[in-house]
Amino acid sequence: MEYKDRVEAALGKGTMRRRSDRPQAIISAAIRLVGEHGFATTRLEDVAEAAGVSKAAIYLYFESKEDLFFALVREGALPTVADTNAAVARHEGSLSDLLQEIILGIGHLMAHTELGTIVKIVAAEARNFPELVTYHRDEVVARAMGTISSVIEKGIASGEFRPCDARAQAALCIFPVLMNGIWMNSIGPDPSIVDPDALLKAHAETFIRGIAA
Amino acid sequence: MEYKDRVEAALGKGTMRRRSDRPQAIISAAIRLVGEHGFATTRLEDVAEAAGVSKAAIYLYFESKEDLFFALVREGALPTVADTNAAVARHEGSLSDLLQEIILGIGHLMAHTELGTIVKIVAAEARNFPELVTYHRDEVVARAMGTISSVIEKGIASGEFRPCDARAQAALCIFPVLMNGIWMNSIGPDPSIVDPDALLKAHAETFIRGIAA
DNA sequence: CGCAGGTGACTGACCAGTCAGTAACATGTA
DNA sequence: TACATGTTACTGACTGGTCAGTCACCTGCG
Repeated sequence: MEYKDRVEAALGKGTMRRRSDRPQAIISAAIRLVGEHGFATTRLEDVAEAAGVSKAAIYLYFESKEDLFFALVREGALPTVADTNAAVARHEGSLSDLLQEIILGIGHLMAHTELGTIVKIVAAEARNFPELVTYHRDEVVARAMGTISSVIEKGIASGEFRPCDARAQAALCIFPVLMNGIWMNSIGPDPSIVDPDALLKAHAETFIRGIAA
Repeated sequence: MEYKDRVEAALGKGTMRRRSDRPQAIISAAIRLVGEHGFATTRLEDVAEAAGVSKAAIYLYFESKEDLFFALVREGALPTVADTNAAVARHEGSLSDLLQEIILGIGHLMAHTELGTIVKIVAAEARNFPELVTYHRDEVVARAMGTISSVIEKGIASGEFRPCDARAQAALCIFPVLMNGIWMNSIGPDPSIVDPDALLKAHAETFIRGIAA
């Protein structure tokens, strides 16, 4: 792609940043539509319309439908991981409080923002795009699990938590949060079955009791 | 469909059952392929090949791709719900043991059988097939949650569990199990991140500690 | 002018669904 | 037994609609 190459030469390789906010508008529209319908069923023409451009314009910013898809998954999750790491780094106080903060914080993003949509998309499309799995496993999941399990290990060492498999417990800490996000993006908000926010609170309490010394 | 009408007249309306096991072979192949690639991306020709028939033969047993899809989701989950209800009904002993039995039992099916695939499929395709959501919410989820929350309520009443929101706890009991199933069917078995069986054991222990009185 | 930043109309591939045909087996009948 | 007639279960080849990706052309601005 000539245009892309020229811009990359001017602004640096890697994440393309344009002066216009077109790419971001396209990605946002794509996250919403792909989250609803899946990758294959989402028509580029609909993405274009939702972003207020023509289909051909998408090809000014992305090489292909697949390329847009990767961009969407990449941009959708990284900020959250970074934010969580930062929150852990600056936290002071009991580790139980920190865990609760993590659960409610990530949980809220999962249930009510694009992040839950991304998780659903990755789960749904994983087998079709193996690179996606590798990327997410290494860049998102491994990091998040590492952060949480280090918190749990610290708590075990300090006697705040009972001795247990910190990695397994880290997974158990985020699995309900992830499932809640998937639920909200599939079955949808349906308080008659589960109220997402009440569930997160209950999870924090039960989980922390469950690993308490 | 003349032939279909005649068979339905003879064997009853609804789920068509033939003497041959073709429909089941087609459904099994479809569960595997749709679980891997999603509904839209799965080619009926590939399902046919995997089932050892021609594409046209599928139309002898199912009205359309969508019809096959519904059959697959319906047949895939119901037996498990029934089995779980039966296990609960015949259980004697502590409710903690019963919960552990439920977690490990359903958990094993989720992680290692078609059931996990079905859950993944429903989550992924929910927005495209609203009838699917209604069906699953009412026939599968509501029942399973009802069963589990009745166990928890009984435990609260008997003093075995602490007072808490039984419905939310029921959701927390199965969410990690569901997520584990989705994980195994997307990111795949990867013990370096989570060992599915160890996770289930850890979940049973932590969850039961978490709601213990 | 020259060019960044578009667009609308087109095309080729792909695939659900159809249809005419067929092989294997059952049934009648002499 | 032999041969016609009918039925069941299935197939290969086709079609029509859909959509990712392309391309010739436009347009406002420095």
